[in-house]
Amino acid sequence: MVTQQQRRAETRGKLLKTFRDSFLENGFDATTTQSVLARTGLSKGALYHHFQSKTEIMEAIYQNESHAAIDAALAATGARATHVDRLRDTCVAWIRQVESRDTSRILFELGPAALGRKRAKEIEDEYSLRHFEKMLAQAEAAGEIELRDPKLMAALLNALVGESVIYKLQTANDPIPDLTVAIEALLDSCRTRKSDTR
Amino acid sequence: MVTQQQRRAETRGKLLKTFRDSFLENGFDATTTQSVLARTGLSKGALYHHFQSKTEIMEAIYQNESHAAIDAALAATGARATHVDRLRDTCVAWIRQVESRDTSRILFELGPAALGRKRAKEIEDEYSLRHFEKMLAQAEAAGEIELRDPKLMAALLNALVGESVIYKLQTANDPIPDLTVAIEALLDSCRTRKSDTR
DNA sequence: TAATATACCGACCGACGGTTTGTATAATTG
DNA sequence: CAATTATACAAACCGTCGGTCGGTATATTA
Repeated sequence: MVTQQQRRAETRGKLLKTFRDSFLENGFDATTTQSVLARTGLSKGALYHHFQSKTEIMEAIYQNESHAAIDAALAATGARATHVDRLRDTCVAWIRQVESRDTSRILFELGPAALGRKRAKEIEDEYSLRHFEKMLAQAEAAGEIELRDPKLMAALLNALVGESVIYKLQTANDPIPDLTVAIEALLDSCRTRKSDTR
Repeated sequence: MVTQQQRRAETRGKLLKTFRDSFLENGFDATTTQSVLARTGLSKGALYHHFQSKTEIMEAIYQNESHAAIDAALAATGARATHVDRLRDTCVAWIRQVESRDTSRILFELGPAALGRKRAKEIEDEYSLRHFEKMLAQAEAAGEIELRDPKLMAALLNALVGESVIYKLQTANDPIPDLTVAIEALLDSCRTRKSDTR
C-alpha cells in the first residue's frame, strides 16, 4: 500500500520537474499547463490540487533554483584571510559555476517573465541579497570596510554578478578577470584606512 | 477632407499612447488588447492593421522610452574636463531624471515582462549600451583609461545604473552619492598611470 | 468617374489558465 | 473490522485572451 505522503511528494515533484524541463526545452511561452500535464500523464485536477496557480509553480521553481545557486557558490568558497576576500571569491564562484546554463536561464529568463521583475526581485532579495548584506556586515564589523548604505552596496554587487552571468551566457568571453577587478575596486572604495594596504 | 497620412499617424499614436497609459495605470497583465481598444473606441481591425502583434506594440513603447531616457541623460550632461568625468556624470544624470516613475516602470517592468529579458536587452543594447561603449572608447582614445574588455565594462556600468534606478524606486534612499563612488571606483580601476592622480 | 488602395469594423476562432463536479483510494474512528 | 471521512486525482467545462478574416466605407489614383 502506498501512503498518501509518498504519493503527494512524488506527484508534486514530478509536476515541478516537468515544468522546469519544459521551460528549459521549449521556453516560457510554450510551457503551457496542458502540454506539461500531457507529459506527466496527470490531469488539471492534480495540478490545481497541489498548486494554487501556474504562477505559484513558477515561484517554487525560481526559488529552488535561486537558493541552490547561492548555496553552491557559498559551498565553493572556503575560508579566506578577510571577509572582503571571501565576499569577492563568492561572487567569482557564483559566475564560475554557471556552466550548465539551466540555472541562469531560470533565474534570468523565467523569473522576470513569469513573475514580473518586481516579484522575482523580492524572492531574490529574501535569500541572495541577504547573504550579500550579511557578508558585508561581517566585513564591516571586522573593521575592514565602512558602509554608508549597506543595502545599496549589496544591490550593486548583486547587479555586477548578475550582469556578468548574462554576459557570460551571451558572449563567449570570460567575465571573471574583469569582474574580479571591478568588485575589488568597489570594495576598495569603502575600505577603512587601517586595512587599506595600498 | 482628412488625408490618410494624418489618420494613420493619429490612430497609431492613439493606440501607442493608450497602451502605455493602461500599463502604467493597471499593470501589464491587466493591459489586454480588448480593454485598451475599448478605451480608444477603435476595433481589433484597427489595431492589427497598424501592428502585427501585441508584442510589436510593446516593443515600440519600450524602444521609445529607452531612447528618450538616454537622450535626456545625455542632454543633461554638458562638457566636462575628461571623458571619464562626462561618462560618470551621464550615469548620475540618468538616475537623477528618474523622478516621474513612468519611464523606469516601462524600462524595468514592461520590458522584461512583455518581451522577455533577452529581447528587452537586445533593444537596450542597440542604443543605451552603444552610448556607453562609445564614451568608453573615447576615453580610451584620449588615453584616460585602458580596457581589456570594453563591452563588459559598458555592461557593468549599465548594470550599476539600472540597479540604482530600481533601488531608488523601491526605497526612499538616494543612491546617487554611493553610486557616484562606485562608478568612480570602477573607472579608476582601469585608469592609465599617466592620468592617475592619486 | 471608374478603379484601386487604405483604414477600419466586428463576428469569429483556437488555446490558454482556471473551476467544478465526480470518483477511487488511503486514513481515521467507534 | 466495518463505517465514515479526508485525500488525490480525473475530465468536462468556462470565461477570456491574442489573433484572423471577410466585408465596408473612405481616400487616392488613373
